[in-house]
Amino acid sequence: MTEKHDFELILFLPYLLNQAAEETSVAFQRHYKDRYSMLRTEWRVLFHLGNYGEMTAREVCDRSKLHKTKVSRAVAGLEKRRFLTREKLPHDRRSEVLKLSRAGNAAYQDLQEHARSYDAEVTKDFTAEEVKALKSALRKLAKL
Amino acid sequence: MTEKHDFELILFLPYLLNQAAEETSVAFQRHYKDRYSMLRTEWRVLFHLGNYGEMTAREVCDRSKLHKTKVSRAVAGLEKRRFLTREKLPHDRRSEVLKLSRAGNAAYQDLQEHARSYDAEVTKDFTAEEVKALKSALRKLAKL
DNA sequence: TGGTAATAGTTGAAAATGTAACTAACAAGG
DNA sequence: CCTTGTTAGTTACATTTTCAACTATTACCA
Repeated sequence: MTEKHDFELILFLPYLLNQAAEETSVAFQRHYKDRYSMLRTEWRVLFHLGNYGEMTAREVCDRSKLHKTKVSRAVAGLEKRRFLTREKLPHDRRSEVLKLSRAGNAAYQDLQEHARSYDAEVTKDFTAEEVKALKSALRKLAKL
Repeated sequence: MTEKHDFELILFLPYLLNQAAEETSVAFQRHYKDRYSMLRTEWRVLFHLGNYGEMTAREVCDRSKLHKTKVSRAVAGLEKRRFLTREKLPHDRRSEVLKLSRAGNAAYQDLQEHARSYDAEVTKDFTAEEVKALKSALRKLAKL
């Protein structure tokens, strides 16, 4: 196994981002997967609704940058398990407002707390300034 | 749509990492997908072989942290399109060394250059120090 | 030796994703 | 009104991914 060093893979930003995302996401899966048997997309939709309040699927798409079919299926899944309800808008019956149910809110509160402490754990080896700089850079890269 | 601010989703590191990874990966897909009709996993395996030299599938798994079934299928795909060859090891006939073919090396050289310039483009709004700090933090998070 | 465990890699079925085509409702200009 | 275009959301189908079981080979050790 010879080392060539044309361009270190380990210096390629998209690669690094993917590896870091994967590494940090897998451990957190346990929280929403084991306890609520949610998928990643479902958890994301739930978090958006819990974090930003009720909104339509379209708004979830815009905010999360998830594709509408993914959102559609996640919403269907969350609805089936009674984590949210939908309600057609009277003035535009194409779209429906999504609201978390009591159970949905409970799950959100629980997961949100886990997210908070998990975030702290993941960043425990960094200084506050480093974390701030890192997140700021990521927001810029993610165009958020 | 009311704002609650329990814990801003946008401050959750795994979320930020995923968004940034997605945003920067999609644009790069064009290079390997359009020109060589490679999948993401195939491109990764190719890059590992090109970057670090020949190795077995097991080593690719270890380095890339990709699951062995993914690697197995990526290798099969790359082999079918003659980007690499395999050779059983004489002393352990379970494993085989993977080597890039001439075409595989050519593809790697081409993509590696694109990666280099794409990386520069993605980071163009950051200072050299910021990029260095960012990549260092990501390596730490990714446990690389 | 021989028997059990471990490892490299493959395969098949089920789940998830991506793409495109679809339905239903609204909008706007003639 | 009515035609054409747009938007919200769903569905169908093909492609990928995941998970578990499988084969083949090597390692360990009584």
